[in-house]
Amino acid sequence: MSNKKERDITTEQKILEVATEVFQQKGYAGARMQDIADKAQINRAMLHYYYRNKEKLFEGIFQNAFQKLIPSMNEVFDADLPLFDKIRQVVNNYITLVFQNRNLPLFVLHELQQNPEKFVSNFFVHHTRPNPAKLIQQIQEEIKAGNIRPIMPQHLVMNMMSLCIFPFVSQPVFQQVFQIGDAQYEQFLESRKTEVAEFIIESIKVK
Amino acid sequence: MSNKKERDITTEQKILEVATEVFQQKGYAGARMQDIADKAQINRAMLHYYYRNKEKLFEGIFQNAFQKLIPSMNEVFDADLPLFDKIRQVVNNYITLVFQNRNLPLFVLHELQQNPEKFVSNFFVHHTRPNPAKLIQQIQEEIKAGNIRPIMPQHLVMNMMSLCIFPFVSQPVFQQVFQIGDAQYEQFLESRKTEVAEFIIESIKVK
DNA sequence: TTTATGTTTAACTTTTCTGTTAACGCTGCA
DNA sequence: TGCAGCGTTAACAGAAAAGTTAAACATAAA
Repeated sequence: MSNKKERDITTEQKILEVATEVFQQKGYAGARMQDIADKAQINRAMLHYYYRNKEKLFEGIFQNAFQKLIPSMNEVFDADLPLFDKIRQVVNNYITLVFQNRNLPLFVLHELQQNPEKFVSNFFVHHTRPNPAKLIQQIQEEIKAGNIRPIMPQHLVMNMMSLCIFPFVSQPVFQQVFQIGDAQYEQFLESRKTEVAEFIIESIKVK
Repeated sequence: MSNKKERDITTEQKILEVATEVFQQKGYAGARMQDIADKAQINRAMLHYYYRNKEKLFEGIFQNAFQKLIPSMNEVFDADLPLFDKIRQVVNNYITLVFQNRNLPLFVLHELQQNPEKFVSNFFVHHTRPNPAKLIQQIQEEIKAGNIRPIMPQHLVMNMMSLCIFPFVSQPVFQQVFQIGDAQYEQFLESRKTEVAEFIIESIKVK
């Protein structure tokens, strides 16, 4: 019994693990059940045994992937810190997160484009809707207090996210443009953990 | 004869037009030849008549799409303008370009992730490799002259691109986050044509 | 009018991928 | 010992997509 359960869990989790990798790499349409089975070293029928069909399997993975990105966004928004510190922390956290989940952003963005509705249902079900209200208010207060120059909070939030995420999704392009190898690009990304925050702060601070 | 040729061109171009749309929307794996044929209002066999097979059809479209993005990048790099003006112009041009080719960036990024080699061959064949050398030099000179604060040129270039492109690829996410509709988001993007440039300049200028 | 050539169509073939089923086997328990 | 139940497998069925072919069609030139 315990042996069985152990194996169950191992197989089931192994599938999820591998499927996550494959779906994130190839996207829903490009992923092959056979490929997932091969990489998990199991019979293809097992995929259907544990997860009824491709769509169900995908569903779980997408939800999961998506949920990984939201809480970190809310960290950004809700943290109880002075604005500049918050920016530094958020940027650092977010870049670190994406470091560990390389093709998560592109995966989510690509699937979302095809199927923006997935969003709404996902959001409303899990109640983890990103809520930038607090951050936006904080920005407005800092502007009013004259600590930063006037700027639409939405632009600031968008800029923050853009500067964090885009360098990951555009890696192949920029490695070519800058003519640098994998290791160097890693370093480049690493250096952005501090660079991006400073770039933003320099832009908005009143000197 | 002239009638034939006219029709040839019409059909052939119609295919290319429609296929571009479908491929950019769905990606290679998600695109269906039948779907392309339907939208072009032709028999599916015609696709094979004009473009041997799916891969060949895709190839042409990808090259084309890709080529659309490179010249504009080089405009950024090579223009003979003072740095700040260059930034303003580049940002404006690039955002305008993406405006007219909404799903081009996500398409290219997604396909490139699966197949980074497509790049190299593409680049070397067409000799239109993006070359940021001039811009990088210009940035270094401005730093030396004390007109802007010290910053790695690669970061600056990356930031520029990120701020221009990411808001387009992440549209579904941010419409939800900011709770705004299509029309308003359009306006938001529109306003970034100037906003982004000022954001960058504010960050690097010495006050 | 006939013929040659390029275009278009419908029907068919092949391949690829997903989903199902029935049988086998292991393991724990009566 | 045998049986109950889950896990596993191979083989199969079905659907969907890509690709092919042969004949019909249109048009321009002879």
